Amino acid sequence: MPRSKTYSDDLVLEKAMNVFWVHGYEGTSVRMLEKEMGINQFSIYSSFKNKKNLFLNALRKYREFVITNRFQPLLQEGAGFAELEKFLLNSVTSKKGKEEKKGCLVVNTAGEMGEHDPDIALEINRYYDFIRNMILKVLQNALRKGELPINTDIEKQASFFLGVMQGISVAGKTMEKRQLKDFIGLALDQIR
Amino acid sequence: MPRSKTYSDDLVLEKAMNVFWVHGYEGTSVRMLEKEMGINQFSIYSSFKNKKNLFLNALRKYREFVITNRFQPLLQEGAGFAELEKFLLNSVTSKKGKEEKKGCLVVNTAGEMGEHDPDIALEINRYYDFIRNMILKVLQNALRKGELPINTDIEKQASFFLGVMQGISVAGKTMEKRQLKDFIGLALDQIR
DNA sequence: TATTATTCCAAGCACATGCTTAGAAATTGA
DNA sequence: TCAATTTCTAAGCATGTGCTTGGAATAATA
Repeated sequence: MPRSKTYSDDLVLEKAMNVFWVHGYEGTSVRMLEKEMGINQFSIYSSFKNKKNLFLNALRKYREFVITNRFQPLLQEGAGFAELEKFLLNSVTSKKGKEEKKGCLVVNTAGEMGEHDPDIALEINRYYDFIRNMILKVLQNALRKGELPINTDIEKQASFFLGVMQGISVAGKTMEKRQLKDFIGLALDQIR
Repeated sequence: MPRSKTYSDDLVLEKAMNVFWVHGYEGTSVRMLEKEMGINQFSIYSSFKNKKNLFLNALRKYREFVITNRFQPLLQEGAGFAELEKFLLNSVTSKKGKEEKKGCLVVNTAGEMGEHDPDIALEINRYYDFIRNMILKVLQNALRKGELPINTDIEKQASFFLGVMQGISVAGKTMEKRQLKDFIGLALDQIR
């Protein structure tokens, strides 16, 4: 009997994610959201409860988004050092010209909301736990394949890799391309 | 003839800096500022023009603050690798217990304001230019002292060091202490 | 001590914020 | 076709925002 929705929750959520990505949490108003999502405030609130909850959903969506768009090669069966290398180098080449330097939504959020909000802090931790596990698996593969010294401490290297990733998220905004490349190059030398 | 100020511009600016440091630019209201600075809105606007200009001054103040409080050892005459090492390790040990993980104001700002505001982007660049120059000098010293391989590319190493610093600013919020230490340890190995 | 320049205070301005609500529009199943 | 149930629209609510203003309080000068 009921009337059916004219929009997809998942689709408008992705649009919301992009707004938050560009403007941050506080910098994004509900008016901006309703414009970009293409639905009314009422619909936003009935679908996502409130602004913060919408943002939490956007953060989860971002994790999915990043996994399918950037981490895919690292999740393949035989992924090893070559894939790690490509992944880091992609961080610099994917910054094509006019596209805005949005950086990483999670890093931006960690900076903006810090530890102020426990729900968001939790989501940030989930994000990095996931990435860390993925890195660990790839490093294990690389070790097995003999691409790394036998006595390599995988856990330490994972921390290093993660730290470098986070550094790149900031450096992508503040460094010139040449310097960013050098940073990544030396980081890769360290792992190998 | 005129009545004299009852507050010091420099002193209230430092207080403003701390508020921005904790809550970010958008997250800080003028009402919060007048409370923490201990002066009226009128005085804020007559001394600093407007909120954004106050923030720009706070960013500059932050640079001074960081230089005198954290970079001091690196600016000394004979500073070499040992000082670089201590500096990075300080980033983790200075995170004492209850003190909030505020991270780096400049990194937080880069995340929040990104490239949206050109004036602020300029100030961010100034900050990192300063740090990069300082790192370069110390690396040069270290090279001269024979603490680094003779063929070391100082410029590349400076980019690496800066990238690691930025990584630490994020990792300090998202990693456990042990992992952060490992990250720094391997980064230092790379430089040496 | 009277004058004068300036600081301070409180109130208020116009607008933006997150969120709610009442009623019209619409689409499903009977 | 009609009733039921949900979605959509637009207006509005209380509060917060950055910023301004008019007048009282103040202190240095003459």
